[in-house]
Amino acid sequence: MSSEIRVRFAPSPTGYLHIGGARTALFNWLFVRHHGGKLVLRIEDTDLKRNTEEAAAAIYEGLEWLGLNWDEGPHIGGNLGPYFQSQRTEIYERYLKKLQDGGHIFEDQGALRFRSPREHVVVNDLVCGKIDFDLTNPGTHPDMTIRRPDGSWIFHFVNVIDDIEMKISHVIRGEDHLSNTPKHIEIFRALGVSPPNYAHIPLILNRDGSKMSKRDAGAAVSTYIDQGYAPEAVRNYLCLLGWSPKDNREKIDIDEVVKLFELEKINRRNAAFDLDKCFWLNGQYVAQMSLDRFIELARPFLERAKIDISNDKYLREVLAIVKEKIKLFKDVPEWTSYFFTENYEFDSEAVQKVFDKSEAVSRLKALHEEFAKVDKWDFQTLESALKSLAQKLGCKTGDLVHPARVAVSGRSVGPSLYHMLEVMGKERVLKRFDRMMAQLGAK
RNA sequence: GGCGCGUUCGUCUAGUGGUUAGGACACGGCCCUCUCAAGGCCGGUGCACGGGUUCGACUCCCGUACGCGCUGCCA
Repeated sequence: MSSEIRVRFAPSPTGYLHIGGARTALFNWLFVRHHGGKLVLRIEDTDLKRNTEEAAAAIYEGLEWLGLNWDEGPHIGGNLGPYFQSQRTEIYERYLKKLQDGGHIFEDQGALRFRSPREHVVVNDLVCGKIDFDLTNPGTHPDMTIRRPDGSWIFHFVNVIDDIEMKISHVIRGEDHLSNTPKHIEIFRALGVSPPNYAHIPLILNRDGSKMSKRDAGAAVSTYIDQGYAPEAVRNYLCLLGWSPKDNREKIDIDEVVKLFELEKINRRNAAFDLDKCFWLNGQYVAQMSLDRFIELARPFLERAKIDISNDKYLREVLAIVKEKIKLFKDVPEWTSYFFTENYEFDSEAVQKVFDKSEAVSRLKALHEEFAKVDKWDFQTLESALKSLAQKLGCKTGDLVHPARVAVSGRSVGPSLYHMLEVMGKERVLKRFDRMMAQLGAK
């Protein structure tokens, strides 16, 4: 038997990728990238016969988004396929025959059961340590069913057979399988195969300690994709659930995690998913990522919002000044739309608040005259022009900034005014000032 | 009920017999400031409980409580 390290992520195609499943996949991925070896993706679709491909698509999408590439499985192929359990019936038949020949199987009302040897089974888990399970009492540990009367297979059996056939060396899975493990080991032994190494990782729960189900906020990886999280941030956050670099680092490069990752250092305690912290970490990533990466992640959201971003240079300039304000990429259109159209909306509350002061319009007018004289249209010049005008008028800087901001963007919040003005350009800015004044005068 | 796993701030964690129990998120206050953020500074909150072992326990052992998991012809 080869000593190659082979692990697998074996999700059931439920139509979405659970955050806990993603973390399991991540730990498998980290383990195999750390040691060198192969990650197999296997779809466990024994029970759900309907549209597996469609339901599995969400899993592929989630894994790919997180950058968790697999070495064998759907889309990739491999020598030990097929990688869908629904297509492996002959293999299961063959192993069933072996067990039957060995006298390990009996029939019960049409279903087939595996006869337990009734012994103690010691699981030597890489995370949880040595655990002794007493399976001698049939009352508490009944013989497990491995095939239903209709011929369909039960998880425990096919899972083991596939791990044998796919030469899996380490089974890294959720702790919910820990109590199943001695039963699995019984099948390995009945087949004369030595069981793989096991590592049961703690579960991810809600903040209140309850189990995370599909409907809970943040349970599905797709929500992070839709909301515009940076995949590297979510992946980083997931690394920190049950594992730690032990040096107080929170933001840590994935290459570094690969280098440091060891199963033995994983916690045994279930972790609560803290969406606030995930959000914060995402903010760290967004703030520190390159402008190119930022544009790459922002682009699909802008396109979806049908914002005209055909001018590449302008897009780049706009995103450069907005970048520091963005937490989630889904917010990019909201923060930038007025840069790209003269048809931007005016927040009536902002207009009312800012232009409530009778001097506001005249100040805007004075600022217009001042800016019209500016030749060197950059943020430094604009800032000093505005500030010296404020001094001349005897008002606060903000008394000029706020009207200008509303005029030029329609709202009271946004990036640094001077940078906005620089990016928009003199002509556009003065035109917007004009329109604002006209609008207010007409009313 | 039985079996298994777990228990350090609200949350994620560092800690492996002697620490003022450290960091991060969240929270409160202050500073900065053209808005919103960001950033900086300060602050409070924690070793589930009870027994041991030991000169000394967050750290080791036992028990209790609580949580989670398994106990399916779900995966």
